[in-house]
Amino acid sequence: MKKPLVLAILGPTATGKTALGIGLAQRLGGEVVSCDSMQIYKGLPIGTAQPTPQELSQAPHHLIGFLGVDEPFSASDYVSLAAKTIGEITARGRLPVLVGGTGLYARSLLRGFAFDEGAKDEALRAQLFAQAEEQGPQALYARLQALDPQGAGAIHPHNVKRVVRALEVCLLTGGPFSQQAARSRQAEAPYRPFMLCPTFADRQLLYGRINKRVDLMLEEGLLQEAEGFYRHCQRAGTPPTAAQAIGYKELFPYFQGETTLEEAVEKIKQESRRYAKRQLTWFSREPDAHFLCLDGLTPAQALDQGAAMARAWLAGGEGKGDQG
RNA sequence: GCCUCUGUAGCUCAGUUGGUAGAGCAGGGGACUGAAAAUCCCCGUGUCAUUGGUUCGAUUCCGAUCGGAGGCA
Repeated sequence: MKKPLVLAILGPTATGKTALGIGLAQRLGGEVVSCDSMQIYKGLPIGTAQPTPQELSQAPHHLIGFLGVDEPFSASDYVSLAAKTIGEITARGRLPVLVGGTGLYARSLLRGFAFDEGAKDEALRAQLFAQAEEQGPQALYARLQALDPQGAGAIHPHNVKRVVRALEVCLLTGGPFSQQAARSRQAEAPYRPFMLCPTFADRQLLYGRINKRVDLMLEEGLLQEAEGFYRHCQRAGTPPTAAQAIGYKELFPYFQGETTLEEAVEKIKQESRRYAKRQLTWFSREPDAHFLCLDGLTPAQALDQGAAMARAWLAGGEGKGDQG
C-alpha cells in the first residue's frame, strides 16, 4: 500500500501560514490539519491566532480548538490524533494539508517517532523535579550520566526539563533514553510529505509583521480573552500548559498590577520575535524543507508560488517514495 | 548670566589610584524524540562628546567648546 501524501506548511509565526494553507487546500482538494501546540485549546482563539470562523468556513479544518485548557496533552497525543485524521482525509480521497509552527509535533508525526506507551509517569516526573530543586540540577544530571552516558552527552546539565524527561524514560523502561530515541529514528517514515516553509530573507520584514499582528490581536480583544483565562488559571490549582503561551503569560503580570500594559505588550512582541527565530532555526534544519521566500510577495503571489511548488511535487511524486 | 552634576556598546550604567574598557537589557547564532508558544547553550571594539594641554603614554588629570539635567538669579 502506498504511503499517504501530506502537504506540510511549516514556518514561523506571522508568515501567513493560515491563509496559505486554506488557499492550497482549496486549489488542491485538501483539508487542513493543524500542527500547533496552542491552537488545540478551546477558548483562546485570539492569542493563539486560530483561523477565524470566516477562514474556517473556507476549507475543512482539524485539530483546532477542540481541547479544554485543563486537559493534558503531549506530542505523543498529537501524533496519534493527527495520524488518525490524516488517515480519514486520505480515505476520502482528499489531500491532508498540515499547517503549523510546532516543529516537534511536525517532526514526530512526519518521521514516525514511536512513543513507547509505558514511558510516561507524571508522579515520577514531579519527584525528579523535586530532586532537582533540592539537590541542584547537577545531581540529577549525574544520575542521568550513570544510566545513559550517551544521552547525557547530548543534553546540557542546566536543561532540567530535558534531563528529567531522559531520566524518566531510563527509569521506566530500564534502558537508556538515547537508545529508545535511536530505535525510533530508524522507523520508516509513514508518509510522503512535501515541506513547504514560508520565510523572510529580511528579518526586519518578519518582525514588522509580528509587531503589527500583536497590535491587531489587542484590537480584536486579546486583553479580555487573556483576563478571562487569567482568572481561570487562578481558580485552577496547577497552571495549564496554555498559560505558557505567548500573549497570555506576558499579560498576567499586568493583571497583577506588576507592570504597565505598554510594557506587557512590548514583551509579547519581543517574545514573539524570539519564538519566530527559534522556529526559523528548527525548520532550517529540516533536510527536506522547501523554502518559499516571501520578501516582496503579496499573499496572492505567495499562494501562486506555493501552489506551483505543490503541483510540481504532486505531479512528480506519484509512485515515488514508497520505499521511504 | 552664574554655580553644580553629567556626556563610555542600540538602551541603562559600571570602570580604569594615567598603560586604549565590561555588566545587565536589546540584538545575533545554535540545540531540541511524551509541557515545545516550553526548556537550554554560545556570542561584547566601542573615534570612552569635541578640542587643546600636562605626560614616555590620556577614555582616565587640567583648560576650553558643544550637548543634557538640576540649582541660584
